[in-house]
Amino acid sequence: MEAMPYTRDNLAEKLRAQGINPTHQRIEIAHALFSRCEHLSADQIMAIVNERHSETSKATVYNTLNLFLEKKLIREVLVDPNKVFYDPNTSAHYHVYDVESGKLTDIDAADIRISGLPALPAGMVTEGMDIIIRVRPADRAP
Amino acid sequence: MEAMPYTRDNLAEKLRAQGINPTHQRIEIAHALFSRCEHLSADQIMAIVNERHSETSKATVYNTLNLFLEKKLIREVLVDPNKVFYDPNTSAHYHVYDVESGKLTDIDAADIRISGLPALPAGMVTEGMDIIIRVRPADRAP
DNA sequence: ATTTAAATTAGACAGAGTCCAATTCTATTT
DNA sequence: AAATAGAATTGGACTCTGTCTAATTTAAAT
Repeated sequence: MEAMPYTRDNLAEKLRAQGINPTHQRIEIAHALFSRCEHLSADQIMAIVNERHSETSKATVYNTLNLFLEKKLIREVLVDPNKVFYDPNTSAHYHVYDVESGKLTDIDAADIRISGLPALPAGMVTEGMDIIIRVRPADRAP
Repeated sequence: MEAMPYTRDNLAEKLRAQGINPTHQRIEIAHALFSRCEHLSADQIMAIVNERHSETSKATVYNTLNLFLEKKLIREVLVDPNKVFYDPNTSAHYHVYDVESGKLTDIDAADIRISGLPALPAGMVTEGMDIIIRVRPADRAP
Protein backbone atom coordinates (compact mmCIF):
# COMPACT_ATOMS: atom_id res chain seq x y z
CA MET A 1 0.00 0.00 0.00
CA GLU A 2 1.34 3.39 -0.97
CA ALA A 3 1.60 6.29 1.44
CA MET A 4 -0.77 8.91 0.13
CA PRO A 5 -1.11 12.33 1.69
CA TYR A 6 -4.68 13.13 2.61
CA THR A 7 -5.26 16.17 0.47
CA ARG A 8 -8.84 17.15 -0.11
CA ASP A 9 -8.54 15.97 -3.71
CA ASN A 10 -7.31 12.56 -2.68
CA LEU A 11 -10.08 12.29 -0.14
CA ALA A 12 -12.70 13.21 -2.73
CA GLU A 13 -11.37 10.36 -4.83
CA LYS A 14 -11.45 8.01 -1.88
CA LEU A 15 -15.10 8.85 -1.28
CA ARG A 16 -16.04 8.45 -4.94
CA ALA A 17 -14.36 5.05 -4.90
CA GLN A 18 -16.98 3.96 -2.34
CA GLY A 19 -19.83 5.49 -4.30
CA ILE A 20 -20.07 8.49 -2.01
CA ASN A 21 -20.78 11.87 -3.51
CA PRO A 22 -17.89 13.98 -2.20
CA THR A 23 -19.59 17.08 -0.96
CA HIS A 24 -17.89 19.95 0.78
CA GLN A 25 -18.95 18.82 4.24
CA ARG A 26 -18.12 15.18 3.69
CA ILE A 27 -14.65 16.08 2.54
CA GLU A 28 -14.05 18.23 5.60
CA ILE A 29 -15.19 15.47 7.91
CA ALA A 30 -13.04 12.92 6.13
CA HIS A 31 -10.12 15.33 6.34
CA ALA A 32 -10.58 15.79 10.08
CA LEU A 33 -10.37 12.06 10.61
CA PHE A 34 -7.82 10.92 8.07
CA SER A 35 -5.29 13.72 8.27
CA ARG A 36 -5.09 13.34 12.03
CA CYS A 37 -5.36 9.57 12.01
CA GLU A 38 -6.74 9.64 15.53
CA HIS A 39 -9.75 8.31 17.33
CA LEU A 40 -12.27 11.12 17.52
CA SER A 41 -15.76 11.43 18.91
CA ALA A 42 -18.58 13.04 16.96
CA ASP A 43 -18.44 16.25 18.97
CA GLN A 44 -14.68 16.52 18.54
CA ILE A 45 -15.11 16.13 14.80
CA MET A 46 -17.81 18.77 14.76
CA ALA A 47 -15.57 21.15 16.70
CA ILE A 48 -12.67 20.63 14.29
CA VAL A 49 -14.79 21.07 11.21
CA ASN A 50 -16.35 24.26 12.54
CA GLU A 51 -13.18 25.72 14.00
CA ARG A 52 -13.22 28.97 12.03
CA HIS A 53 -16.90 29.58 11.64
CA SER A 54 -19.80 27.23 11.79
CA GLU A 55 -20.46 25.53 8.47
CA THR A 56 -21.55 22.00 9.22
CA SER A 57 -24.52 21.00 11.30
CA LYS A 58 -24.70 18.30 13.91
CA ALA A 59 -27.14 16.34 11.75
CA THR A 60 -24.70 16.29 8.87
CA VAL A 61 -21.83 15.18 11.08
CA TYR A 62 -23.86 12.20 12.27
CA ASN A 63 -25.29 11.46 8.83
CA THR A 64 -21.83 11.48 7.37
CA LEU A 65 -20.22 9.37 10.06
CA ASN A 66 -22.95 6.78 9.68
CA LEU A 67 -22.53 6.84 5.93
CA PHE A 68 -18.77 6.32 6.27
CA LEU A 69 -19.42 3.45 8.66
CA GLU A 70 -21.80 1.75 6.23
CA LYS A 71 -19.29 2.07 3.45
CA LYS A 72 -16.59 0.80 5.80
CA LEU A 73 -14.37 3.81 5.38
CA ILE A 74 -14.10 4.10 9.14
CA ARG A 75 -14.78 2.01 12.24
CA GLU A 76 -16.59 2.50 15.49
CA VAL A 77 -14.70 1.89 18.71
CA LEU A 78 -16.71 1.24 21.86
CA VAL A 79 -14.51 1.65 24.90
CA ASP A 80 -16.25 4.35 26.87
CA PRO A 81 -19.94 3.95 27.67
CA ASN A 82 -20.47 7.68 27.20
CA LYS A 83 -19.42 8.16 23.62
CA VAL A 84 -18.44 6.43 20.45
CA PHE A 85 -15.03 6.97 18.90
CA TYR A 86 -14.55 6.88 15.16
CA ASP A 87 -11.42 5.28 13.86
CA PRO A 88 -10.04 6.06 10.39
CA ASN A 89 -7.76 3.02 10.53
CA THR A 90 -9.63 0.14 8.93
CA SER A 91 -6.75 -2.29 8.63
CA ALA A 92 -6.88 -5.18 11.10
CA HIS A 93 -5.90 -3.87 14.48
CA TYR A 94 -6.90 -3.84 18.12
CA HIS A 95 -6.86 -1.27 20.90
CA VAL A 96 -5.24 -0.42 24.18
CA TYR A 97 -7.33 1.88 26.32
CA ASP A 98 -5.88 3.78 29.26
CA VAL A 99 -8.84 3.99 31.60
CA GLU A 100 -7.22 6.81 33.59
CA SER A 101 -6.44 9.20 30.77
CA GLY A 102 -8.87 7.97 28.15
CA LYS A 103 -6.02 7.58 25.68
CA LEU A 104 -6.65 5.04 22.97
CA THR A 105 -3.82 3.46 20.95
CA ASP A 106 -3.67 0.92 18.14
CA ILE A 107 -2.06 -2.48 18.13
CA ASP A 108 -1.33 -3.99 14.76
CA ALA A 109 -3.11 -7.31 14.42
CA ALA A 110 -0.48 -8.74 12.10
CA ASP A 111 1.59 -10.63 14.64
CA ILE A 112 -1.19 -11.58 17.00
CA ARG A 113 -2.30 -15.20 16.99
CA ILE A 114 -5.43 -16.37 18.68
CA SER A 115 -6.13 -20.07 19.11
CA GLY A 116 -8.83 -22.05 20.79
CA LEU A 117 -11.77 -20.00 19.61
CA PRO A 118 -14.95 -22.08 19.42
CA ALA A 119 -16.63 -22.77 16.10
CA LEU A 120 -19.25 -20.25 15.15
CA PRO A 121 -22.89 -21.29 15.39
CA ALA A 122 -24.06 -22.87 12.12
CA GLY A 123 -24.97 -20.41 9.40
CA MET A 124 -23.15 -17.52 11.02
CA VAL A 125 -20.27 -15.57 9.58
CA THR A 126 -17.82 -13.35 11.36
CA GLU A 127 -18.25 -9.69 10.68
CA GLY A 128 -15.33 -8.54 12.79
CA MET A 129 -13.50 -8.95 16.04
CA ASP A 130 -12.73 -6.27 18.56
CA ILE A 131 -10.07 -6.64 21.20
CA ILE A 132 -9.68 -3.99 23.85
CA ILE A 133 -6.97 -4.18 26.46
CA ARG A 134 -7.78 -1.93 29.37
CA VAL A 135 -4.74 -0.62 31.20
CA ARG A 136 -3.98 1.85 33.98
CA PRO A 137 -0.89 3.35 35.57
CA ALA A 138 0.51 0.84 38.08
CA ASP A 139 0.79 3.42 40.86
CA ARG A 140 -2.87 4.42 40.77
CA ALA A 141 -5.17 2.47 43.03
CA PRO A 142 -7.79 0.52 41.11
CA MET B 1 -16.37 -23.53 43.01
CA GLU B 2 -19.64 -24.79 44.40
CA ALA B 3 -22.93 -24.38 42.62
CA MET B 4 -25.02 -22.13 44.86
CA PRO B 5 -28.61 -21.24 44.11
CA TYR B 6 -29.18 -17.51 44.09
CA THR B 7 -31.65 -17.19 46.90
CA ARG B 8 -32.09 -13.74 48.37
CA ASP B 9 -30.28 -14.89 51.50
CA ASN B 10 -27.28 -16.09 49.57
CA LEU B 11 -27.20 -12.87 47.60
CA ALA B 12 -27.31 -10.78 50.77
CA GLU B 13 -24.27 -12.74 51.94
CA LYS B 14 -22.55 -12.20 48.62
CA LEU B 15 -23.10 -8.45 48.92
CA ARG B 16 -21.89 -8.34 52.52
CA ALA B 17 -18.76 -10.19 51.47
CA GLN B 18 -17.92 -7.18 49.28
CA GLY B 19 -18.71 -4.71 52.03
CA ILE B 20 -22.05 -3.77 50.50
CA ASN B 21 -24.99 -3.17 52.79
CA PRO B 22 -27.61 -5.58 51.42
CA THR B 23 -30.71 -3.45 51.23
CA HIS B 24 -34.01 -4.56 49.80
CA GLN B 25 -33.43 -2.86 46.46
CA ARG B 26 -29.86 -4.06 46.07
CA ILE B 27 -30.90 -7.63 46.71
CA GLU B 28 -33.66 -7.40 44.12
CA ILE B 29 -31.30 -5.99 41.53
CA ALA B 30 -28.70 -8.64 42.29
CA HIS B 31 -31.40 -11.27 42.04
CA ALA B 32 -32.53 -10.01 38.64
CA LEU B 33 -29.01 -10.35 37.30
CA PHE B 34 -27.67 -13.46 39.00
CA SER B 35 -30.74 -15.68 38.93
CA ARG B 36 -31.11 -15.11 35.21
CA CYS B 37 -27.42 -15.10 34.45
CA GLU B 38 -28.03 -13.02 31.36
CA HIS B 39 -26.75 -9.77 29.94
CA LEU B 40 -29.27 -7.12 30.86
CA SER B 41 -29.45 -3.39 30.26
CA ALA B 42 -30.33 -0.95 33.03
CA ASP B 43 -33.86 -0.45 31.77
CA GLN B 44 -34.45 -4.20 31.49
CA ILE B 45 -33.29 -4.59 35.08
CA MET B 46 -35.56 -1.79 36.18
CA ALA B 47 -38.50 -3.42 34.41
CA ILE B 48 -37.84 -6.79 36.05
CA VAL B 49 -37.43 -5.33 39.50
CA ASN B 50 -40.63 -3.30 39.21
CA GLU B 51 -42.69 -5.98 37.52
CA ARG B 52 -45.51 -6.14 40.07
CA HIS B 53 -45.62 -2.59 41.32
CA SER B 54 -43.02 0.12 41.20
CA GLU B 55 -40.63 -0.07 44.14
CA THR B 56 -37.22 0.92 42.88
CA SER B 57 -36.33 4.19 41.25
CA LYS B 58 -34.16 4.73 38.21
CA ALA B 59 -31.58 6.53 40.35
CA THR B 60 -31.24 3.53 42.61
CA VAL B 61 -30.90 1.13 39.72
CA TYR B 62 -28.00 3.16 38.33
CA ASN B 63 -26.45 3.79 41.76
CA THR B 64 -26.57 0.09 42.49
CA LEU B 65 -25.21 -1.06 39.16
CA ASN B 66 -22.31 1.36 39.49
CA LEU B 67 -21.67 0.15 43.02
CA PHE B 68 -21.66 -3.48 41.86
CA LEU B 69 -19.26 -2.51 39.08
CA GLU B 70 -16.85 -0.83 41.51
CA LYS B 71 -16.91 -3.85 43.73
CA LYS B 72 -16.43 -6.07 40.70
CA LEU B 73 -19.54 -8.10 41.32
CA ILE B 74 -20.57 -7.56 37.74
CA ARG B 75 -19.06 -6.38 34.46
CA GLU B 76 -19.97 -3.89 31.79
CA VAL B 77 -20.24 -5.07 28.21
CA LEU B 78 -20.00 -2.48 25.44
CA VAL B 79 -21.26 -3.94 22.20
CA ASP B 80 -24.07 -1.63 21.24
CA PRO B 81 -23.42 2.12 21.09
CA ASN B 82 -26.90 2.77 22.47
CA LYS B 83 -26.80 0.97 25.77
CA VAL B 84 -24.58 -0.77 28.23
CA PHE B 85 -25.16 -4.39 29.17
CA TYR B 86 -24.40 -5.65 32.65
CA ASP B 87 -22.93 -9.10 32.95
CA PRO B 88 -23.16 -11.12 36.16
CA ASN B 89 -20.49 -13.52 34.95
CA THR B 90 -17.15 -12.23 36.22
CA SER B 91 -15.05 -15.27 35.41
CA ALA B 92 -12.70 -14.81 32.46
CA HIS B 93 -14.73 -14.94 29.30
CA TYR B 94 -15.37 -13.18 26.04
CA HIS B 95 -18.41 -12.45 23.92
CA VAL B 96 -20.06 -13.28 20.64
CA TYR B 97 -22.49 -10.62 19.49
CA ASP B 98 -25.07 -11.30 16.81
CA VAL B 99 -25.43 -7.91 15.18
CA GLU B 100 -28.73 -8.89 13.56
CA SER B 101 -30.61 -10.10 16.60
CA GLY B 102 -28.64 -8.35 19.32
CA LYS B 103 -28.06 -11.68 21.03
CA LEU B 104 -24.98 -11.81 23.23
CA THR B 105 -23.37 -15.10 24.28
CA ASP B 106 -20.36 -16.01 26.38
CA ILE B 107 -17.20 -17.80 25.37
CA ASP B 108 -15.16 -19.33 28.12
CA ALA B 109 -11.67 -17.89 28.09
CA ALA B 110 -10.08 -21.04 29.50
CA ASP B 111 -8.92 -22.59 26.23
CA ILE B 112 -8.17 -19.43 24.33
CA ARG B 113 -4.53 -18.57 23.80
CA ILE B 114 -3.37 -15.24 22.52
CA SER B 115 0.22 -14.71 21.48
CA GLY B 116 2.14 -11.85 19.99
CA LEU B 117 0.68 -9.09 22.09
CA PRO B 118 3.06 -6.17 22.46
CA ALA B 119 4.56 -5.31 25.84
CA LEU B 120 2.56 -2.79 27.80
CA PRO B 121 3.88 0.74 28.04
CA ALA B 122 6.20 1.09 31.05
CA GLY B 123 4.44 1.56 34.37
CA MET B 124 1.11 0.30 33.10
CA VAL B 125 -0.81 -2.70 34.34
CA THR B 126 -3.60 -4.55 32.62
CA GLU B 127 -6.98 -4.08 34.13
CA GLY B 128 -8.83 -6.38 31.79
CA MET B 129 -9.26 -7.51 28.24
CA ASP B 130 -12.45 -7.55 26.23
CA ILE B 131 -12.90 -9.60 23.12
CA ILE B 132 -16.03 -9.24 21.08
CA ILE B 133 -16.65 -11.33 18.01
CA ARG B 134 -19.33 -9.78 15.85
CA VAL B 135 -21.28 -12.27 13.79
CA ARG B 136 -24.29 -12.27 11.51
CA PRO B 137 -26.40 -14.86 9.68
CA ALA B 138 -24.59 -15.86 6.48
CA ASP B 139 -27.67 -15.39 4.31
CA ARG B 140 -28.25 -11.78 5.28
CA ALA B 141 -26.54 -9.15 3.20
CA PRO B 142 -24.00 -7.11 5.15
C1' DA C 1 -32.96 27.32 -17.76
C1' DT C 2 -35.79 23.76 -15.68
C1' DT C 3 -36.39 19.86 -13.45
C1' DT C 4 -35.18 16.39 -10.28
C1' DA C 5 -32.88 14.22 -6.83
C1' DA C 6 -29.65 14.46 -3.21
C1' DA C 7 -27.65 16.81 0.70
C1' DT C 8 -27.84 19.95 4.38
C1' DT C 9 -30.01 22.48 7.99
C1' DA C 10 -32.19 24.15 12.48
C1' DG C 11 -34.41 22.77 15.90
C1' DA C 12 -37.52 19.63 18.13
C1' DC C 13 -37.25 15.31 20.00
C1' DA C 14 -35.85 10.71 22.35
C1' DG C 15 -33.34 7.86 25.45
C1' DA C 16 -29.55 6.83 28.62
C1' DG C 17 -27.58 8.24 32.51
C1' DT C 18 -26.45 11.84 36.35
C1' DC C 19 -27.39 15.14 39.95
C1' DC C 20 -29.59 17.17 43.83
C1' DA C 21 -32.27 18.31 47.73
C1' DA C 22 -35.70 16.15 50.46
C1' DT C 23 -37.22 12.02 52.58
C1' DT C 24 -36.98 7.38 54.42
C1' DC C 25 -34.55 3.58 56.09
C1' DT C 26 -31.32 1.11 59.05
C1' DA C 27 -28.17 0.52 62.63
C1' DT C 28 -26.45 1.98 66.82
C1' DT C 29 -26.61 4.09 71.17
C1' DT C 30 -28.92 5.24 75.17
C1' DA D 1 -38.20 1.61 73.18
C1' DA D 2 -36.79 6.19 71.77
C1' DA D 3 -33.38 9.06 69.93
C1' DT D 4 -29.81 9.86 66.92
C1' DA D 5 -26.78 9.68 63.01
C1' DG D 6 -25.31 7.99 58.78
C1' DA D 7 -26.57 5.64 54.71
C1' DA D 8 -29.74 4.70 51.08
C1' DT D 9 -33.54 5.89 48.27
C1' DT D 10 -36.50 8.97 45.77
C1' DG D 11 -38.70 12.05 42.10
C1' DG D 12 -37.79 15.03 39.07
C1' DA D 13 -35.01 18.22 36.79
C1' DC D 14 -31.14 18.14 34.08
C1' DT D 15 -27.27 16.89 30.61
C1' DC D 16 -25.59 14.65 26.85
C1' DT D 17 -25.42 11.86 22.69
C1' DG D 18 -27.69 10.88 18.90
C1' DT D 19 -32.05 10.81 15.72
C1' DC D 20 -35.93 12.72 13.16
C1' DT D 21 -38.52 15.92 10.38
C1' DA D 22 -39.96 19.27 7.38
C1' DA D 23 -38.09 22.97 4.93
C1' DT D 24 -34.35 24.79 2.30
C1' DT D 25 -30.20 24.66 -0.35
C1' DT D 26 -27.12 22.49 -3.53
C1' DA D 27 -25.76 19.95 -7.36
C1' DA D 28 -26.53 17.21 -11.39
C1' DA D 29 -28.98 16.15 -15.57
C1' DT D 30 -31.84 17.11 -19.21
